[in-house]
Amino acid sequence: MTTSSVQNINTWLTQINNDFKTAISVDCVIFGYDDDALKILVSECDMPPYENEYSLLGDLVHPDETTDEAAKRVLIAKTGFTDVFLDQVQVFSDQNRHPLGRVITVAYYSLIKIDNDHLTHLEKNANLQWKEVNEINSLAFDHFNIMHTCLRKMQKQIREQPIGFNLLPQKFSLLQLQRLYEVILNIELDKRNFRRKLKGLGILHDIGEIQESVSHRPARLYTFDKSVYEKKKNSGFNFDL
Amino acid sequence: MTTSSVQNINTWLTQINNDFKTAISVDCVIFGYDDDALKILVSECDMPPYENEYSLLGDLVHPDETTDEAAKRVLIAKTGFTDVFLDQVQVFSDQNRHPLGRVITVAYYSLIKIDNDHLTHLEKNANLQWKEVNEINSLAFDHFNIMHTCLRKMQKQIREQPIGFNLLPQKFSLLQLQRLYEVILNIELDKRNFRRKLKGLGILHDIGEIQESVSHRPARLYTFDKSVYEKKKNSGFNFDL
DNA sequence: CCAAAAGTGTTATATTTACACCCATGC
DNA sequence: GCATGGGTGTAAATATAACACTTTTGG
Repeated sequence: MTTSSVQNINTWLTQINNDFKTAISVDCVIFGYDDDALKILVSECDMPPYENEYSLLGDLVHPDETTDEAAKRVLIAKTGFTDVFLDQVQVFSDQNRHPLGRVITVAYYSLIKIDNDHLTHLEKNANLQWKEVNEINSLAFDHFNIMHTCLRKMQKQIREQPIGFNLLPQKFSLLQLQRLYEVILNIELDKRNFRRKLKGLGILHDIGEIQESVSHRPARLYTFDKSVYEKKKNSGFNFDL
Repeated sequence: MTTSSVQNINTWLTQINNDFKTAISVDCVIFGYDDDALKILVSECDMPPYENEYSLLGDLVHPDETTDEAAKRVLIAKTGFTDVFLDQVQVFSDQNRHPLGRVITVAYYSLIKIDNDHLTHLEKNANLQWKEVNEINSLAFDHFNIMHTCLRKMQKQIREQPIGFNLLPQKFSLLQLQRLYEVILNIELDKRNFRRKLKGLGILHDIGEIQESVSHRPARLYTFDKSVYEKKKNSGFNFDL
């Protein structure tokens, strides 16, 4: 906001009261990964004319919170998780994007682990569902567009930052990690090259455990070593897949 | 916005009218490049308590425009340029970021060529000035923070997309281009390697002209060939400096 | 013993880096 | 003739890409 568009403070305040019947919301594209598929958490929509569609999870931004805080609040309320990866993506402000009036929304994406605790929690919110991204053809409002914008940003970021681990169990095998990248980026990776590269980064910790009760040779399990990553990052190291 | 946070349509409308005395603005970090320095266009601020500071260029978002349109409008109004590179960066929504009330702002950065036509235009807006980014220690509101966020994003993008040309004259020498990257990224580049790489991309067009009235061997002049770039991009080519 | 995934090295190719000298122009 | 930037090539090091077989477990 510059002063040059404003004659004086009073004009300015009047302008706010007259012009702005605009609401601000946040919408979250919550990505999860399960069964070798990328999914998002959606809600049944009951607002006309979108009664048969699903929508993203969102809410109005409260007067006492930032948009980041609002997005975090939505995430905690819907998933029960307090420590989630959240990234602000873009504002969507088409005048007619919402049937009830002007609602400018700030889109976020987040990455969470789908596990049984979540399923239990979600059962309480009967209208929430995980949907495979690939199987979604439309969503309420402009949410399909928002989803794709967030998906593209996530696909870019997952190659530049070690955020993919947020989608996996804490302990994971190298093949699990490889499949994650293959599914999300829709590419094929060479097993040996992938392993050499990831191990070479030095941010994976071999915890000395192996898979249990799998009907094949059990894989070693790793964790993402965040503290090593932070240290390396500060010394000019770049994660780059 | 999801329906799950809303009881019914009427509640929702009430909520908007009651809760939202929030204004939405856009703020533009307008980058220019001149005299081997990166500059931004700022305005003298006359709003207390920031009377002695400079501020970014911005305005309230009008009811009939998107935030992108508002940012474009600000740019045209202030610089006179209609065809400018504009990129949405991030929302800033701290409750106390603006002294007059809650103003949520969407930050944009843009890249423009500083030339004499501009200087003329700017003289009409006597309170506008180009300031070297490196010499700015503070700005009104949270604009210093916004500037740095936009600068970081621009530094990242200029390596990934051929947008640096927006800051140069249409015809430029390879050394001009190299200096641009060196100044913006605060790095040193090897002349021979830089030339090989840029020429190898195939997006520079040698127009067969050379510099005039320079007191050294005149350099060949190039233009950025946008149509070739678009063609290559669609075939999976990535600009990457 | 079969199915299924784990795990492992080498070679060829492409990319990146480092580096030093002569050239053309204006003054 | 001198100051200033323009312009050029090669070799070494590094990173990437392609590729196939043996191992371990459960059933």
